[in-house]
Amino acid sequence: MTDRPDIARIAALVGDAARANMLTALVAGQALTAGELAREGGVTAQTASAHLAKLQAAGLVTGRKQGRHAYYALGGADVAVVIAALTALAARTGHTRVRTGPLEPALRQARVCYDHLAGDLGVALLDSLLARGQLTEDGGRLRLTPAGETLMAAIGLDLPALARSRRPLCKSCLDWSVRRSHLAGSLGAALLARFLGLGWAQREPASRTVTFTDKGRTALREIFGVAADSAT
Amino acid sequence: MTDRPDIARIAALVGDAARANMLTALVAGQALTAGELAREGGVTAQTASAHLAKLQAAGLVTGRKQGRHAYYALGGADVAVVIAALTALAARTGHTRVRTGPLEPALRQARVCYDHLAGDLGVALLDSLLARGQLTEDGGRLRLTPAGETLMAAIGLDLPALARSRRPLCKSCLDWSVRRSHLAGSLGAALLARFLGLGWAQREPASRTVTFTDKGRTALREIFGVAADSAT
DNA sequence: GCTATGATTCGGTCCCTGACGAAGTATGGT
DNA sequence: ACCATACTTCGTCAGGGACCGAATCATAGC
Repeated sequence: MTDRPDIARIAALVGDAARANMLTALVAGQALTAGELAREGGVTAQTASAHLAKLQAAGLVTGRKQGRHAYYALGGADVAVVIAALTALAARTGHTRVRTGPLEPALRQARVCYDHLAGDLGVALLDSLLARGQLTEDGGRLRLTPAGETLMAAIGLDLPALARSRRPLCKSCLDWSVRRSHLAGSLGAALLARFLGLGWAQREPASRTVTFTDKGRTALREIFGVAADSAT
Repeated sequence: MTDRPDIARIAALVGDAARANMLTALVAGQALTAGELAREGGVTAQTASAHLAKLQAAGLVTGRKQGRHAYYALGGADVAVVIAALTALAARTGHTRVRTGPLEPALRQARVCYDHLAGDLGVALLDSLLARGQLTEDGGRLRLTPAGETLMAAIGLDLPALARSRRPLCKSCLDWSVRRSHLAGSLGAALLARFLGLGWAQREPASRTVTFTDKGRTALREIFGVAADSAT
């Protein structure tokens, strides 16, 4: 429906083993002849010729004829960028076995749910806020008590700014792993942002996992009364 | 020959139109349900399920089931890098009928890209950081200057904590609407989180649109020298 | 001219993969 | 307990693309 750049067409070109081998051989920058590229790709000269014609038509390689040789080179630096990015991704997914998320303990303990903290820690945090009377459940709706407001202000949250948001301040969000609620809403988002900003926690680059630092663990325990190291 | 990273296998996965559309839809960072992805890919639910199973097996996406919905998200930042590189290449080689037009103007101005700020504002922010010497481009790689470090510390970012992350601090990310770079990396993510935490901006609940408050606009103008209200 | 070598074109075969229909499974709502 | 919704699995079909054998074209050297 949308006229987006046709990345599938290009990716499909790279998605053939013979062509991919040719392209990786060309990343070095040196122009190679059709015969050499056929050897690199592990195919006969005829099929290599067909492959190179397609690559050239798509602009991935440039060809020039010199004598009875046909030299091919990469079509540009951006092609090399694509190959490099693919190589990096292949290396990561190839070496670290595919571990589907839901059972990974770190992910289960603390992760990002949209923009707030979820997982065992998120559930424990909401529990503690309720148990200490900093948050109350008011007819199925969460509300911050005066005690909770001072607590949030103490750790540097600008509550008036959050209250101005059209988004509800407190919301409970059901956790998919624990089947219990954790804190969402603008307050939940601000809390996670604050945790990250204070260096108490950091997001893992590849996943939604949130790992807490030692400083963060002690802070959670002392300020919120949440034990961050216990499993389950 | 098989000892090398198998880039062809991954590229072949991206090389299908339906899968490519799904992946580009996921680059925004928000997890989508299998049904939504089926619509994005222009295929029925069954085929989409098969596609998603393959993508998950390869580590390109991660899936989690919540209730009767199956949410899928991008498998990692490196996947987004591959898609971005392919998009840029497709744009250059002219294999595109790119229309930046029909985007919602608010979405075009500021939106979330993975976990950092994109759109016109994101591009303007990176431009300003570079122009003011707070960020330098060091051989294609972005680096924070001492002036930039004091600036970031001034608005409350914990740079040592960010530096401890395995994720690169500064990275440029190609904007798919504007076709220019904005700031990514852990610094880009921290900046967006800080903007949200300070009440300078807020995420729209349903989309990836980011709306800046009046306070945020003046702050952007005074601190970063970015005019937040001008269109282009 | 002739020949050897490299590159391309043509024709045909075969396998792989994506597509959907239909049925099965799981969850939520009433 | 019932039905609706969302997703997945199974079976099958059709299209596309990669592959090679053989022939053709182009160039360099004699």
